[in-house]
Amino acid sequence: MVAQTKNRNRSEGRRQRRIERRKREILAAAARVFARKSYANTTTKEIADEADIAEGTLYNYFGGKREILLAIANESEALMEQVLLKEGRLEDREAVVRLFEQGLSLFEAQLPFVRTLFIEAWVDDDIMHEFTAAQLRRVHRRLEAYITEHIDAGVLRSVEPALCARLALGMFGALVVPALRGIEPPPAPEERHALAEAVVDILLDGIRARKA
Amino acid sequence: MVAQTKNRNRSEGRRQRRIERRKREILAAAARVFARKSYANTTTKEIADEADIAEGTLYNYFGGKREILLAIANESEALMEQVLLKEGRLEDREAVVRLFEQGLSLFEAQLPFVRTLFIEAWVDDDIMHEFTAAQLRRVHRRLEAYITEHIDAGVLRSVEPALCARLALGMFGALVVPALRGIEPPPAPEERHALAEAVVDILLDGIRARKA
Amino acid sequence: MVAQTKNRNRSEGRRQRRIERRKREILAAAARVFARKSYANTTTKEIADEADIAEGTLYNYFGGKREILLAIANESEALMEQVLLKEGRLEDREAVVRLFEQGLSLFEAQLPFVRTLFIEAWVDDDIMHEFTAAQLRRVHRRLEAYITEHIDAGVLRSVEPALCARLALGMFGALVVPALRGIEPPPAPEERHALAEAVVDILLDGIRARKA
Amino acid sequence: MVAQTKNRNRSEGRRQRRIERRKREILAAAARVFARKSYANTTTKEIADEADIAEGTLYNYFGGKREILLAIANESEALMEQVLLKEGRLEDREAVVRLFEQGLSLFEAQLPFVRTLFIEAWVDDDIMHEFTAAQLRRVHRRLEAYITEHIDAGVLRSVEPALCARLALGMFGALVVPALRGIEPPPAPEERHALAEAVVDILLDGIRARKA
DNA sequence: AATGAATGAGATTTCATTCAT
DNA sequence: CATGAATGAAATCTCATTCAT
Repeated sequence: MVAQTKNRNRSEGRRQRRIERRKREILAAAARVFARKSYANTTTKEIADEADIAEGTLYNYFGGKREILLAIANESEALMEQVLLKEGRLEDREAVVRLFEQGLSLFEAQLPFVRTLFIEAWVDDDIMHEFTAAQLRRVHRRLEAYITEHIDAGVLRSVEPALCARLALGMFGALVVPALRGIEPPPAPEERHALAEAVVDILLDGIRARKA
Repeated sequence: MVAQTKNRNRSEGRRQRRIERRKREILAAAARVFARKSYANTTTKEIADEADIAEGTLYNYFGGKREILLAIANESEALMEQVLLKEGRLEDREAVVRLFEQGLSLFEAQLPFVRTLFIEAWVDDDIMHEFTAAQLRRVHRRLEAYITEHIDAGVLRSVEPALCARLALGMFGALVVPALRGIEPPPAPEERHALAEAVVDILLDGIRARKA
Repeated sequence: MVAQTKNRNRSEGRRQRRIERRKREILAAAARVFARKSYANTTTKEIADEADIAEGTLYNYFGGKREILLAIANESEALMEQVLLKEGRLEDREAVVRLFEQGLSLFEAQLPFVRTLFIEAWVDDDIMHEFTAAQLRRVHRRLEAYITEHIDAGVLRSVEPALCARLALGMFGALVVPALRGIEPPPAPEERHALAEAVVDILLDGIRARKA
Repeated sequence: MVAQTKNRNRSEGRRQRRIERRKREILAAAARVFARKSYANTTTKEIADEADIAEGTLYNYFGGKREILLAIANESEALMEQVLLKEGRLEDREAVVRLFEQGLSLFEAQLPFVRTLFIEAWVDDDIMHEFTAAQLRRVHRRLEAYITEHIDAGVLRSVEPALCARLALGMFGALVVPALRGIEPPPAPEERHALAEAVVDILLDGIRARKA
């Protein structure tokens, strides 16, 4: 009996892992297609073809097309989570640079997922409010906190922190949007650090020449 | 005979104008719906209802749903055109501020058109390449020219002009995206100038405090 | 203006009537197919073919397959209503005979509708509770009232009125079920009166008090 | 060799019995689900779950969903058979009462089987003609014979035997249909005898000849 | 021109059956 | 034998477009 139970548990575990693996395969395939054609313009047939399974098989793993989209959104959220956790509170300039850099690297690594999330956020209120907006707010809040603290410390001049945080996000957006849209390759890994440095430089110091 | 021809011409002109007017009504109605629900999620019935005409009537003015979208894209392009023509080459800081300001005012005045254009640009390659990207490139080129000139003149420090132009666009985007997405009202007219000033300030001088 | 409004009203009325007529055609067609094959075994394609229209056209008139079924149920209910209204309270033996007879004639005239209703009542709880059961209860109540009154008057012997009413319904069922099921033609019009008489005879003589 | 054959036979018998037992379990499970949801609205998954086996296992015991239904019909037929055999020819009033009573008890004992058979008989011509109609005809014939004989003997007045038999079946139906439909519990065992007596009383007194 | 009913291609989803493990 | 994932045929429903009035 003990042995049987063990076997059962073991094979049950294997089964769970197989199902999880398959779900991830389908999600990745769906994200690739959604990233190319958007959710609304993608058929379940196309998802199935990309995942190299029959159309009906999708429904053994997900309740429907929309559920696949939401699973992708959850996945993306989890990925962003990691970036934010890694950096914690923004202590100094280098931390801001690292946040930028890791953001860039996340976008490259998970392009289809992130791209799907952003495309749909334009159109789908659930995605926007439950996922994208929440993520953006979290980054925004950290940037704002950083700016406020450093104004108080006299390191930064007296600007509106909320506006600055928003502009910083806009600058980051400027770097990734063309890649998200698929009209430019994402910044190469070896460029990422220099890029992040340059952006933070401009944010902090502007582009005006200094008098000697 | 001459009189008849004149009459013919006159009524012919009236007819043309009536058709033009009607087309514009339909476009405006369609843009409102597309801005709310995106092209793919909008039915021709909804467009017809918003324009207060029958579904079939749409096809007397446009070849089909897609053609309506392309006409909206053309319209948006013409609107942006005006902004760019008004400002011409960017001579000095004030010109940049005015460009920002007029951009903000265009976005507010033509929200449904611009919003439609941006939503679809994420998904529709024709829209992206023929319209949105072209517009962005034109603004980008002017900003880049401005920066290059002022670096050469020693007014700006030696930064990468293309990157800066892109970041400037990103900052502008940061201001309008929430309104485009419909989660924030667009900046109020009386705020626009101060906002443009603040952004150009930060772009030029950064946010770091200066030593006395 | 007045003339236009009148025209509008007139053509609007025509339109409404055309829509009503078409809805009824579709309902009749659907009832015929449902009566043959049951709701669950009937495809929307089959309904459309029977009504000689395209599949999509169904959806211009009804929200979906289920809505068609419910419309049939409503229709049947209205038909039964008429029978019950015509007879009112059961005063005497002849009234009971007439109720039976009119019931038989309704079943023949509206066979597909009634048959659909009865078939689905076996399986569909909404149909059962909202329509069929309600109708049956109404007939049951009248029969019960009749029996109770006549027991009190000493004309019938002291039986359980609820049981008798139920048995009366069962006897009626015995007459129509084979026709409902489609394995026998419904009783011919000229037989109906004699049949009703015979059944009421058996029922009443069975429960009538005997002379000492 | 002989021993082996014997062993073979013995284990072969065990195997056969195991298969038979399993088949019956599956049939009972299927009948329960069919009785709740009807054949067409039941999935093979639901049958398998109710029988606590995997979906594929069904196909080791039955050729398919339809074959399960037909097996249930056969089973029901066999059950009715027993009732009819037990009573044999209807000799007297008590025999009729016993037939009613045993019918009621069969319906209660085998509700899912009988209910499935009756639901499907409305819709499925095979079931109707091969099973249900055949059973009903057999009961009908016995009742008719009983009536004819007793008319000839002067015990019953001169009614149409076929009609009376049909009405008797209808009265029986009135007692069991609500339970078959699942909207009333079946008559309690201790009520069954009184119920059968009451019904036969009403039936017989109705058609019994009067003393002059 | 304007109308809106009719159309049918195509999308999503369900589920009986098969088959590799 | 038992399992349950994979399959794909078939069902329901949507909607851009056409066309008779």
